[in-house]
Amino acid sequence: MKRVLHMQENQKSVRVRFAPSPTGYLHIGGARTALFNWLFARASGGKFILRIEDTDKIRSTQEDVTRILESLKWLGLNWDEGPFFQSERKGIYREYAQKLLDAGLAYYSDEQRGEYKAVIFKIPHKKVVVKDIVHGDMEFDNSLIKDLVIFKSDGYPTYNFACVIDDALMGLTHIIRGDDHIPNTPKQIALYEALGFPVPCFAHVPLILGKDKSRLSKRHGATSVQSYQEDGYLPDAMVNFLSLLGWSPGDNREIMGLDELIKSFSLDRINSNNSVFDDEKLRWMNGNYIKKLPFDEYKAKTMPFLKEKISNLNTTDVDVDYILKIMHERLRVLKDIVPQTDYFFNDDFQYDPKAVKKRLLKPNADKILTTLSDKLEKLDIFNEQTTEVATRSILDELGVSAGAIIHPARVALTGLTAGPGLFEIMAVLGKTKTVSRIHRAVKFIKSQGVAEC
RNA sequence: GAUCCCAUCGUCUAGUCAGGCCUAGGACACAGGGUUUUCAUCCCUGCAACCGGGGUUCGAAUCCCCGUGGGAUCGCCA
Repeated sequence: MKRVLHMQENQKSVRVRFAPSPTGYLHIGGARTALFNWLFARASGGKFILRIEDTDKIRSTQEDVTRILESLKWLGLNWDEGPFFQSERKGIYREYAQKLLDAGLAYYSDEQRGEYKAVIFKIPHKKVVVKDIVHGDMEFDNSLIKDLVIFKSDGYPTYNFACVIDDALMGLTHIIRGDDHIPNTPKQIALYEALGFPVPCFAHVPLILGKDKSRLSKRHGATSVQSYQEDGYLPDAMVNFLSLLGWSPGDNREIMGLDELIKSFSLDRINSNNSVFDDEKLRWMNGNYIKKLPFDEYKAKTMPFLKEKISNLNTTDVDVDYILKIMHERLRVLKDIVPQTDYFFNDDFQYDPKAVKKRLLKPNADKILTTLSDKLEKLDIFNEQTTEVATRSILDELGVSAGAIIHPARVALTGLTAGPGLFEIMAVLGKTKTVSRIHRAVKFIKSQGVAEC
């Protein structure tokens, strides 16, 4: 009863659409809806159409149109037809409204709020069944709802009316949209019937919720696709993650590229319960995709984040490629490159208080570091290998473990307890900076007084 | 309030439509262990769920009903 019913109209080739209103950015929920439509079109060899619902002439802006298109392109969701603008199709809607008026199925409003009198559609008082691919049959009683304004006093059609006219005229076979449109659907079906249009198949996908389980909104922080792009999320990771919100391939696959998603996607595997947007998992997935990026591509995507840092340098002797290389597998979000490599570009970094306590204020830490810097200073060739050999050579000398040297040395060089390999760090910094930073740390330790045990 | 939707680990989910293969599988997160100079990666282990109550049935996470909980929508916004 529930699924299955959508197969019958597969003789028609699939036509679906994404129809955002340009009153803001493309948000995560919209992106997921667009993705499902796109995936379904690609999986079935159908067409994906883009329509801009700009009938709110006050809130719609050209900038938002541009931003939305940019986000869709960034995600790789290319469209086959459009974008069509509803604001350019007023004549069409008016024509159909007139038909309803002529047929006595609609009437003019008594009151006049603007330039024109609103046109109102008489909702037939009867029960309507919405056949939905993800929810099954849903029954509504249209005698419980008020008549529907289809043309506003400003001369623009309302959402439900323009939507139905366009969906019908554009020959859409499946309407895949958010759950929040369920209450609109019985009204729209009444319109389809009044206008003699065939009713398309519906697939209402569950909503994406925030941590507090309410509908995802600005309250939950950054929710625009653009902001994720700016933070250094990869489009493939984003798409992959979004595809798994409300849908799954049925086996245990998680990491799936576009082609694999297209091959696996089907509407009847969309589940009917809402899902919470989990940034942690997105970060994990993004890190996964970053790691798989070839170095050149990774570099090209990461450099913009480093640009500012680099332009502030008075010397250009920092091996940026090497820094990128040693950070490659540690990043989950490209933006993280900035805070995590600050010490490479900045000599006056602060010591993390916890690192100081744990690694610097230990008995003999100053002596160990002094011995180390003396040793390093004598090196003629200063690279990853030579610094490691030199460092290890003093282990026996001092009778300490490798950790006893390496840990405080890392804090001395970076101020942090975690990061790339110590000798990689030394190699990037070079002899002069390495030695002077160790001296700085020794001085710091002495100024603090050595902690007891 | 009215209408509708939904209900499996903290989160995303598999299993639900065609009831037994489920002592409920995977992933993120978390905890522990191994590898590593640290962190991360990688590997291993662990923790952790069928909202409650009634039915139907030889048998229910799966079907039905009632509760409860959550969500969405009730605009001349889309």
